Amino acid sequence: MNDERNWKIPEVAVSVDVAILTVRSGALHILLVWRAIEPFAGMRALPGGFLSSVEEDIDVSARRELAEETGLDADRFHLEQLRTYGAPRRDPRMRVVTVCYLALVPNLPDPVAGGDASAASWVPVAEVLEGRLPLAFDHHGIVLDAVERARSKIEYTTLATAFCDEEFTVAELREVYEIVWGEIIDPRNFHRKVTGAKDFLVPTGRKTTRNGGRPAELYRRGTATLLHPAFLRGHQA
Amino acid sequence: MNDERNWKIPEVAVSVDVAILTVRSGALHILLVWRAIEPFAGMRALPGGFLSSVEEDIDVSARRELAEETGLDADRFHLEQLRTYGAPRRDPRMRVVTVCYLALVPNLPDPVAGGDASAASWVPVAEVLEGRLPLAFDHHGIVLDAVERARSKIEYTTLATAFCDEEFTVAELREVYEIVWGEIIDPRNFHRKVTGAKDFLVPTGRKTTRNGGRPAELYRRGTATLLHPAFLRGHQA
DNA sequence: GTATCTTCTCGTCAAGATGACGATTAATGG
DNA sequence: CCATTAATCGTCATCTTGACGAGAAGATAC
Repeated sequence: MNDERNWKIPEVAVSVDVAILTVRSGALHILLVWRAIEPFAGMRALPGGFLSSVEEDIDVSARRELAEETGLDADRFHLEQLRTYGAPRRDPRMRVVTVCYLALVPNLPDPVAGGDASAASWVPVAEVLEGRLPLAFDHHGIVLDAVERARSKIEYTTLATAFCDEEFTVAELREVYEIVWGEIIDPRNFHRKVTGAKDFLVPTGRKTTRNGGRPAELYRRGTATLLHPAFLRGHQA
Repeated sequence: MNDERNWKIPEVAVSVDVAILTVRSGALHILLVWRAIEPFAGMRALPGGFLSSVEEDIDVSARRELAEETGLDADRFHLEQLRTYGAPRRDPRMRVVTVCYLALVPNLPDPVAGGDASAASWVPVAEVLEGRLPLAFDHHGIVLDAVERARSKIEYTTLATAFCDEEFTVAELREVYEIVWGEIIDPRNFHRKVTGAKDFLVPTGRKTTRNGGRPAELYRRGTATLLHPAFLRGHQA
């Protein structure tokens, strides 16, 4: 209720942060930057920044941030809005409302050099989740939300393939699920499930032995985006 | 990349809008206000407004908006963040980033008189979805998102009860599903499913005949928030 | 070359969930 | 008292799941 006489529309700073998740070295990782300046200088934080201009679209801003940090053509990567965080004192300098995004990317060639002044590196999310690595601002809570979103999203969508390369085996996809969920999955039931799901996987006809053992069929993503029926993790009781 | 010399952090207006959904008269309804002022004066829009001050928390702002519009103690109602909309020209006056929330409320006593200058009223969402009722700004798309969120959310959570009164029958809950999904559901299978789901419904021991026929057991919400297993609508193929 | 190890893939079986639908129960209105 | 209505219970075939056996097809060791 803006009934005061000389009330003016409050203007605040809007930033965009991106939680970029990947699977590498057998663990879920997140891309974090080192903060070069105050506040929280020297601490790690999510990559992000203020809108570059008052004209910039927030989705464009997020995509730009993702491209800068991965150093790659970010159009191929999955990017979705996660949530907006706007508690009054989350930034000590001024009121900042931050729109956060979640990106799921495959194991990229190398830990990329930060496009920004400060360096970026992949960090196992366990470091953050278990509180061993404090983050700037309210980024700790954001990472929690991001990981939980990723965990639940691969239950009912085909997004787990976003963590895989172009071509992958059923076992590699299963490893993604195991790592993201932190659960072991029966290889035979998993194989039956994913190969049975319509339009989830497209066989290439080629095989690979890169994981040892009997040669495995190589697949690429199908056109399906939703999994029917869903693939539920061990009950969240 | 803010490498310009005299670059300043852009500040923009932040607003909070709320899509308040309810089930009444056999249809899903949304609370809309009439805009009294330009832009879009005379058109209908989602209730909402700018942050009341540069200090106000966005969640608090949404809760306040909900309370004003429903005229009731809004603490009992389900309120969750939906998404943030920040396209550059979504408001012709200036750059406005709006954080939208979704509220699910029971059939309230009466179409409430708007707390604000303009009047509020319940409108069948079909009017909006089918394009018969144009809305201000990008609110049409927001309503689409809100309805889809509600539809999918009652699949795997117990939130359908948020549309019911304190005490309700299985048939009343089934009607909620039927109306929100726009599908008819077998009463016998539905009954088996919801009464079998652990901690979903708590029997009160009392019965009612308000829907005619054989007296139905009255239930209230249980403590469960997630439905296991989920209750899926007819395949979204 | 053969044994062994590894991993992939196919199969089986019991338990649980689902969808279709018959039948009974307990109210109400003539 | 009978027809109507809606709530509840039960049955059955089908599908999905989880647990696990077993064979297939490669690499490696000897």
